Amino acid sequence: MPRQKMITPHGNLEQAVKETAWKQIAEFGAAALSLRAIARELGITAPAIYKYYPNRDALVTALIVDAFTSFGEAQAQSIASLPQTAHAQRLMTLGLAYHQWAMQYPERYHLIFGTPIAGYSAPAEITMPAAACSLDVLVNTLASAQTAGLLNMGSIPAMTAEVQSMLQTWQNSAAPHVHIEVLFLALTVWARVHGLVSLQTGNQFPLFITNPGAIYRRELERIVNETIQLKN
Amino acid sequence: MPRQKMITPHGNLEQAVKETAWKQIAEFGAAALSLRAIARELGITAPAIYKYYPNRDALVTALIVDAFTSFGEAQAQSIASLPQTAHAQRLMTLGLAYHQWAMQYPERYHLIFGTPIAGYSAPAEITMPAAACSLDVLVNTLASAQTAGLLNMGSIPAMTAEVQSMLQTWQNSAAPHVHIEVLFLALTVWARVHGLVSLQTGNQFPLFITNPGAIYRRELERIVNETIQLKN
DNA sequence: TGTACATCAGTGAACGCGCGTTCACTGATGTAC
DNA sequence: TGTACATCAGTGAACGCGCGTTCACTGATGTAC
Repeated sequence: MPRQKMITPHGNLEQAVKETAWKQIAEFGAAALSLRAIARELGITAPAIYKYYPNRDALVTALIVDAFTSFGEAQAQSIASLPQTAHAQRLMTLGLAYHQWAMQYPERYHLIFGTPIAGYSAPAEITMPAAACSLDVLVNTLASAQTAGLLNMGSIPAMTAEVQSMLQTWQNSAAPHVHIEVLFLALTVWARVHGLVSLQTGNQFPLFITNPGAIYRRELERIVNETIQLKN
Repeated sequence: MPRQKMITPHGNLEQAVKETAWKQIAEFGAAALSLRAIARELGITAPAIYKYYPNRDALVTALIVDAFTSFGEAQAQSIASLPQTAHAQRLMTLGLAYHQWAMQYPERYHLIFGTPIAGYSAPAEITMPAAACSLDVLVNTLASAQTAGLLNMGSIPAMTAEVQSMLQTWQNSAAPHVHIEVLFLALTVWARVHGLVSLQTGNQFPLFITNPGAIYRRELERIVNETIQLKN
């Protein structure tokens, strides 16, 4: 009985492997990702995958890079058509896009922002630029609000020397024209949003919270209101 | 060559298995937890574990319950000796204890609040009460501030009917005397704190943030200031 | 104090399984002449 | 238009491994008389 040919020939296999990998990560988790299982589902033999990825970890790394790219693009696109001066709207839209991307691709979200896969450590020189990039859109949005004098920095507590120096390092190496208060706000806005989203994707809310998305929207409004001042 | 006896006899094995399991989860992740590996490290044979746990998942469930208990106790104890009326101090202390517990037991933190283990789903009737309980201390702290008229609820956006009804369900079944605004605040304070903590335990901050704990402390101050009003 | 016996924690062999990775190979494709 | 040849994507067998779980068992312990 000849093996049925299930894949389109020639090179599309590299893409097909990644797509199947995502499917399996969604079902069994990234730690259980198996080249043999991917090959089985694609109707090829496992060694064929080695023509495209030297080993299992290389595939995981490729998936992580793709996830960061997809995330960054979703962030940038969400506000692309909004006027530069609609600061509150831009922040709100970014936050909604963050949530929506995570809901649409929970496996991708978990892979880049969830519990790290033990026994695998992503090569920092590959993932770190992607990670830093993904915060850029948020930083820029807050920075332009600050330039317009509409960023509410009153609630930021006095920073210790240590915090200041960390933020300055960041400022020097990635965002020379952005005030460190803006960087602090970006970090905390990100963390606040991430907290709710990761509780939701992980199903860790109390049972009664049947629609975490609705809670998210309220909290996002609160964050935007606390962060961006109304125009006067 | 006789096998060396490495464990204390009689019943302590149940505890020893859990301790070794935590060690291995820290190193290899919960998804890779292996009864054979635990047995190997303890100097016993794998089937011996079946005298205490009917299968692998039962062990994981026991670990999760333990983690929730440890977490809940750490929360309760942290504020046990503080005066009931020191609302801001109590919230601050709770937040610091949350962070400290997560740093001390990152594996436990990941197991109960991290990315769920794919292929394993905890029996809800066991973990859900524990999970709900673990929020209780926070809810009570905020509720007593609210009773004293010191909870800042001004920043809470108007709630949609849907959000109100979810919170009312929660209120009815678990916290009958607590206003739903307090429940909303508890949820969001938890999520904000969780966001920073999970980014830190997952090493997901930008490289420049060499001491995420310092950022956490600033942000926690900000949360407390926004949540609890100063006495007048 | 001494013996027979029940208990039961832990053993060791075995089961069937899936895994990552290697290696020599095949056979379709496309090019050079 | 036809033939010889190189390329290289994918094959299939094999490696050594660790896993969860089962089962009949052993041998130390403690109790009953």
